[in-house]
Amino acid sequence: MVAVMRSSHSRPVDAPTSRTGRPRSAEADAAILAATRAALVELGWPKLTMSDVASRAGVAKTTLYRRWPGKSELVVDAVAALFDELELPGSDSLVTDIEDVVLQFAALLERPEAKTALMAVVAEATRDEALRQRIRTSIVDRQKRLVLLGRERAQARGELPREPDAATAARTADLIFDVIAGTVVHRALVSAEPVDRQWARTFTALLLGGLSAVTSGP
Amino acid sequence: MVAVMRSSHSRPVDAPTSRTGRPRSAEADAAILAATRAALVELGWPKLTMSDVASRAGVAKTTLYRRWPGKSELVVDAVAALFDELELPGSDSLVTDIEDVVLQFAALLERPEAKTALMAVVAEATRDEALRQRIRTSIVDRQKRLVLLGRERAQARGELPREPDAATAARTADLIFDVIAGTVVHRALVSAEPVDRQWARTFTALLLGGLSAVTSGP
Amino acid sequence: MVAVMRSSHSRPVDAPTSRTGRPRSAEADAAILAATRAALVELGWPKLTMSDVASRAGVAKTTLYRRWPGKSELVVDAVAALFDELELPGSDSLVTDIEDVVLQFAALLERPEAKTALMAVVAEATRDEALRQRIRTSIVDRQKRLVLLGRERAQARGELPREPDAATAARTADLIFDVIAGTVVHRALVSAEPVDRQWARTFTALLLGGLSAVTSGP
Amino acid sequence: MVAVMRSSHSRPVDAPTSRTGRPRSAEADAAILAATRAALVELGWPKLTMSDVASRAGVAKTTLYRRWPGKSELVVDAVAALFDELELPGSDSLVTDIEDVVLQFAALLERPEAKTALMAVVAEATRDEALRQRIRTSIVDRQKRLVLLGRERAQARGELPREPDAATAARTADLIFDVIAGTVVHRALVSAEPVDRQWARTFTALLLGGLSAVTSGP
DNA sequence: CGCTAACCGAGACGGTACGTCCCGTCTTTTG
DNA sequence: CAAAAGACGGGACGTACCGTCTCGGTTAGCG
Repeated sequence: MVAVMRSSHSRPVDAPTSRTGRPRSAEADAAILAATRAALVELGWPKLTMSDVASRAGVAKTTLYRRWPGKSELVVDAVAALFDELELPGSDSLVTDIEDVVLQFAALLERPEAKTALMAVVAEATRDEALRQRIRTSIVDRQKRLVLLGRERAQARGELPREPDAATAARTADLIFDVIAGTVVHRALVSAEPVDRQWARTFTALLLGGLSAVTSGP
Repeated sequence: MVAVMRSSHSRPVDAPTSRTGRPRSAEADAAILAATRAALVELGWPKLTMSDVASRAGVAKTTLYRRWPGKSELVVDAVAALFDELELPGSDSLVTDIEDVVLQFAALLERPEAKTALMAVVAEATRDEALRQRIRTSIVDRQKRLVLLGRERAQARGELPREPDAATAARTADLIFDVIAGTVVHRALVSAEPVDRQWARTFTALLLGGLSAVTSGP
Repeated sequence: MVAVMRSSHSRPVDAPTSRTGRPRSAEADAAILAATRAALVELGWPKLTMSDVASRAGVAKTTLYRRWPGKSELVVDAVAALFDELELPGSDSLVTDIEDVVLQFAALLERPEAKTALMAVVAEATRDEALRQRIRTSIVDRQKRLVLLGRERAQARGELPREPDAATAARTADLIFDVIAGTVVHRALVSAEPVDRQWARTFTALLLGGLSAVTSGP
Repeated sequence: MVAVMRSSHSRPVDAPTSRTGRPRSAEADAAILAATRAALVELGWPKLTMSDVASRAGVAKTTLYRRWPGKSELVVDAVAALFDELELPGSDSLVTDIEDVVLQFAALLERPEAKTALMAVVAEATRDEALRQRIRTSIVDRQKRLVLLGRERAQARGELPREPDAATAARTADLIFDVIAGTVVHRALVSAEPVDRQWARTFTALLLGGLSAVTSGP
């Protein structure tokens, strides 16, 4: 939430690295992340190697390790951008908003680089708190905006009641996020069943029905 | 749906192995699976090696490869047993049944061998249909029994209406399973927030509220 | 010279093994040796495996190990027969006899099963006295007959003088054998130059010239 | 005869390795060859393993494979140095020169690292032209200098006639080399009889007697 | 405008695990 | 009771990546 201690391995624009010496190439960063995504598509997470990424990016392996501690962190950064493509369609109904986001998310999970990378880094993160933190910061928390924005609009339209207090509001948003993200991932990657409009409609009905039961009172 | 052709790498009771030659040791199987679970606890998925499992089990590496194609399949079989420990408490209310199962599942996901292994094999499976199938057969589908049994009892108690037809019944059960499993996993492993009785209560309320909205409505 | 102590691993028709139980198949022996030679031709010594020989011979691996201690001994027996094909042509001149034997020997060393096996077992034998003994018994000493017979005939024709005593006769025969066998092997397998009639002629001249120098002088 | 194209697996002073990147450690080379010889003494060829050599040399297995294609080539290089210890004594008689070299060579063949390695690589080479070439380049051809030098000196002393032409000279030198090397190896390693001064004297007499017969007459 | 510090590519390094192959032994059923 | 079949413990193989370490050489900014 505040001043994270930055190691030399954090990426987003470190102001205060050293003032002297040759600066790191900015192009290299972009080339590396693009190479990582390309390698993910072709090879998938388990066969992706640092050497391969380096040679695709036209960069030495040392350059990779100077900037990221390892494969996991590199991949988190490489796929984080993909998730920012998700957006609330801005329809005039909460139902449509949710259905659309669900379908967008499912479409993203169809992309091989997202599918293979997402579960892999989550798996790595089960034993690595720093990585878990990085995933939350770079990917998960950024997408909560969709929940917050959707609720805001729905409340503005009167489709949803306002929350009594901020804590409840946050708790509810987290729950909704876990339900949506968790269910869609499970449907797509574990059950391996299609997430089509029909399914999205039913799931949205369940979610909103449950939501009104929860928010209306015990 | 019926008699699948079994390769030499399938485990559960192959009837028609060869009649001649020295038979495979049944003890070895048990020792290997136990060793795998122990290694998962100590080392976690990424540092677990086939050699290590072999030596823990007092078995040659070749014996492992004779029975499982690789690390992923071995681990699926090793952790599948853990999931069979889940059971419906047999309370007199659907709400309590769900809450209990959610808490049991969350407790299972606290165990390091389950946590590290489950996500890892799902990650591997994103590129390997055979592995995905194995996970569904050995783990996922077996736990659907909890959903089916819980619903059956609730319907017997009149807490839930009967489904109009078998297809709808199956579709709804799948949905509920995806919602419960997906949400709990996401809460526990991605959001990394506690799954306590309070959260379970709220989640159950949402689920049941949504369920009545789905089954009653059009 | 005779009565070699026979272990259970000696082949040539052991009469008095056990009197009871199923007798060892005599056909198996021939099949195994033939399979060994075939495998040597196709694979060469280093890639020849006991399992492969067994399956070629339609025999279980245990049968092999019941009869030979290991690969080296099996191969010695398998190639020994090849060397018995060498024979003195029975010409009317010592020069021709030697040239012919040299060419026959070189032709044998062209055959892949002989070439690859001979040097390999000699190599193994550098650290294994029992094997060295087996090679001498089965292969080397049997071919000394050619030297002895050739000399005998030459002496009968008056081309060579009689030896003054038996010890000298034996020593000279050994020397000649070492010179012929060693030189031809070195030419063929190390220098990898052709052993043709021209070379054989020169070599024979050298040998006979040297021989007269040795036997005539002090 | 001229500039052979060198692969990355050739050892002796590659001039034009790549100019960039970390250079290969020269110490490692020496350590590896020494370790190989030590391992040969202790274990003999068949039990010598690449892993063992690596750990003796304090080097990773990959470093071995980066420099030599396999065990055979490594051993050829490791023992080649031993053969360079042979030298012409510089006596004032051809007879003595030959006898001495024969005894030196036999003494070398007594050393376990030479004995076990030499035959083994020759055996491997029967199926591998590249290896055969390597043996000739690194070992065999280098020792022909002894024959050439010995003859040169003998001719200077008038003990031997000059050859009529270069081709004949080369052919004769090759023959002599095959006879000496082949005979001594056969005596020492196959017949397993001692190469003592007595035997060396007789053999030398035979060789020189034969030589004069060959060079004088047609 | 030349120092100098940090960057860069290349690639060798010590390690470790992989999955395969073969060894020689053992435990079955079949003849 | 031998033979076939084949699983067993063991161990070496050669390969692939890991993350680190030298190299020679480049590229800023500061002095």
